[in-house]
Amino acid sequence: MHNQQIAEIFDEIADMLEVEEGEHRFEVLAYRKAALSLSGLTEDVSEIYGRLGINGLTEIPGIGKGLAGKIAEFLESGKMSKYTAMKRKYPLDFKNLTRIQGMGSKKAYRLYKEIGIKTVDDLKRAAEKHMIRSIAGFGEKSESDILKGIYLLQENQGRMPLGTALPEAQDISRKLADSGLVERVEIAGSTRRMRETVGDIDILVTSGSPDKVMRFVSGISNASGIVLSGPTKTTIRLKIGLNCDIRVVSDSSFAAALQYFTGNKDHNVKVREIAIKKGYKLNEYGLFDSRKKNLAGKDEASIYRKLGMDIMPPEMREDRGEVELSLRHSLPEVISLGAIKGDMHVHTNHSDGVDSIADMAEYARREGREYIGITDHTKSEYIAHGMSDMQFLKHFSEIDKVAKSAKGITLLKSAEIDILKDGSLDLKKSTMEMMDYRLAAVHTSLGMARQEMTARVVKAMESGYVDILAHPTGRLVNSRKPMDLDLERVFQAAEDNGVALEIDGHPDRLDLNDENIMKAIKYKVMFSIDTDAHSKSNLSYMKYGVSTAMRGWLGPDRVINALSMEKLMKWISSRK
DNA sequence: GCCGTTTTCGGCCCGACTGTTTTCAGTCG
Repeated sequence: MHNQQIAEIFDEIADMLEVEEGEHRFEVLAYRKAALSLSGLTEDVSEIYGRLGINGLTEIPGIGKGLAGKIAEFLESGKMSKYTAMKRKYPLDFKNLTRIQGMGSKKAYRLYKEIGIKTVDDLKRAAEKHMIRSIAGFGEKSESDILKGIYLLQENQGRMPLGTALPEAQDISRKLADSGLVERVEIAGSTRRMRETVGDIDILVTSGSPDKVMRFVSGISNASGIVLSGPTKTTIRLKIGLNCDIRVVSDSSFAAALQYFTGNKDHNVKVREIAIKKGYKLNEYGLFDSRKKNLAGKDEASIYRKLGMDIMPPEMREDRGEVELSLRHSLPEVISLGAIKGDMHVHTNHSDGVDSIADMAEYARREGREYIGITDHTKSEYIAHGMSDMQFLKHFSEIDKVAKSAKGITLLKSAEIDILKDGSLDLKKSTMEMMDYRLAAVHTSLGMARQEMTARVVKAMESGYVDILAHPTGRLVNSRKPMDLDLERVFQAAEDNGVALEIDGHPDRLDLNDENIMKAIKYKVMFSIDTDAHSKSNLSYMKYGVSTAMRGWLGPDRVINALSMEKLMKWISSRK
């Protein structure tokens, strides 16, 4: 991928322009915007350039003639002359230096000019030797902040999985609500957008006594320290290793603040530009007309409405085209948690789950499910106590027994069948034919080469014994890369063989992820949004799966477990 | 350097907080 590489170069050019003599303010902005745009691109620029040339590049938002030329130069020669030239004048590691909290390009450059600091290591040594405090504009505090920032960076690379961040955010929200100090509490930011990882938690509250709220959160048990604290905003360091911003806003500003702190940066910039065109000003305090009257109502919808837009769920506010569609009133309908009727991927204590079939059924019913499929592991997964064909026979009669006494929920017989190395399935056909449907997945030899791995998965899908392909890429959020698969071929095979693709809602998996869902949607395939629950409490993971589907703009008509039991059975039998 | 249903020139999001200051530049989201 060249996108990230070029994005980083553009970002560094922006850093260098920022410290240049004279004002390059808007040029800086243009480079930053272009960098962001490139890193968010799903297709590699070299493919775009190869297919459409320079004109193709200028189609990318934020890329005009000038930057398109620079990208082309880099793709052709591996170099970018402007960057090389500037780098000679500014031979410091802006990229890593500016990752330190509180360190921007200007401070970094001053430190370079004054005492020759080029890298994070240089900076660390200088700070430890107390060489920073004597430089004009810096003091003891900034010196210790720099060290703190470096330690923080080294101990906590990257972002926190949503599965950790969301429960923490909900816990803090609950404590705020119970404190009696606030009227409204809402989680905002990437947590509200349900991004798979979260950089920091944002919480908004309204309160008659902001100072008390600030004191309350400073002493909250989740915190390990206070990063900053003002009259309306406090940032605490959480013990789980994440920062959390708590902001107090007035009731009349709440809707605007929620809108402002929910959308990603690009989404917000676009929405504010629309406001400007209409002669309004949109900020976190409201939507103001030329006479400074606040037009924002009680909720976010009123703001979007005033701008001539339809509101979209937070999950979609990523500037992936939703702003334009919203203006044309043609946003697609996306799946919602309320539309989910069943759960096709559930484990019990018959393999590696911890709860009984009966307990899982009862809790699924409480979660609002009308049916669940019991999908315990097959024999190759011996660590997960996978069952043999023989054991499955007994297992099925056990399911039937529980199904008879279970009230308000239907139980389906299935299994999470291992796709073996050669693409064959881990159970006899006669066993698989006893099931209501079949879910299959790769669990072993994840390092296989692309061609082999693709052939393996496609062969399984062509067997006629796979209804759902579970966690198709095998990735684990923040800990395991996806398998090397030709996904386009897998999606095509899913279309050709009528196999549904799973959106595994387990927060460690979220597989398919939002971007892959967007790609898969282009094929005539169905999806199954599941929890992959291994315990009763895991059955609530459906919200993660649904939000991931929403982020991928998946419609309810493409989701098999949004079908009624009757229609689901029809779908299964239609593909036999 | 980008961009366009009021523009091909003249705009470009904007406010909170901090440290080191004697009124503000830098950073962040």
